[in-house]
Amino acid sequence: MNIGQAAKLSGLTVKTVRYYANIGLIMPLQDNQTGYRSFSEDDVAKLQFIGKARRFDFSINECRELLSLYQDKNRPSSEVKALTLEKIAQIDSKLDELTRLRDQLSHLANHCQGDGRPECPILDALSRS
Amino acid sequence: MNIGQAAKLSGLTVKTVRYYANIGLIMPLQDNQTGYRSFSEDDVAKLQFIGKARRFDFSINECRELLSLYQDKNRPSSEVKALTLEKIAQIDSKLDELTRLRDQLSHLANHCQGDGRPECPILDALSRS
DNA sequence: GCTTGACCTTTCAGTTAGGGGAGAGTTTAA
DNA sequence: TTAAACTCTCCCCTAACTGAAAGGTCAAGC
Repeated sequence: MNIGQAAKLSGLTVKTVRYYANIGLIMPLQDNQTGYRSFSEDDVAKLQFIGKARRFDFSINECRELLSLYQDKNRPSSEVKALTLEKIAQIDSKLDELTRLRDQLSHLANHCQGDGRPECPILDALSRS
Repeated sequence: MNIGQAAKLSGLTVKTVRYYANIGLIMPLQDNQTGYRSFSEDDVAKLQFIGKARRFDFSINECRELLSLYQDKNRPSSEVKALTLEKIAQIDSKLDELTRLRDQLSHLANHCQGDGRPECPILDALSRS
């Protein structure tokens, strides 16, 4: 099938599919005459796999690793689990950071009158050395 | 003072300060002869202000807004508060998203043996249509 | 057989917020 | 005087695409 069909079936945009093909994440056949790419059912399955992994916040390179594990029928599940636990740790770290940020901003906003007067503890905090 | 001194006093890198000057976030004097930028105490104060706002996750454009409010001695604090509340809402939204992601990945990891065998519910979940 | 429109191709540029480094000019201290 | 340290501009690089431009391909309809 052509790229439009593959994109539709995988829920990705044509642009994204082309990008994945360009960086070698998938390798559809390509007609020498027309340049048209030709996608198999298997290519579509990989695209769907990548789409889900991306929604789970895995990077393109992590997707590449997961994809090679996905294709290796003898892979040890420990490798996949390790990647996943690492990703969870990354997310936890980001959650901590954002929570601290949120609390600080919230504290500042709570102390700002938010009226027509110029006094503003938020700007004060930003300008305090 | 020169850019190195301004960078040191503001806790930013020279590259970052130069970037901020290039995009007009700050406007140090510049010697026509040598091209050297000359920073005032006020420029340094602004750099420190921007540095803090960036650490609070405000984007460069949000910093630009905050900076113009910071310089406007008649600004209503309501404007600053609105920007801050909007930023808090953005962070909350990101927190929700990451928390959902974390829970889903955690659920998958909990059900994966993580041993030498190839069976892996994580990959199964990624490849299920 | 021709045209139209949908689809496909490559390539370039832009996005965020700078980082790295080259090559050249400037300043300062020994 | 010279060497080190500092500064300048310019260009490429990052992640993961998106948009636009300019052109080739294909199927349907007349």
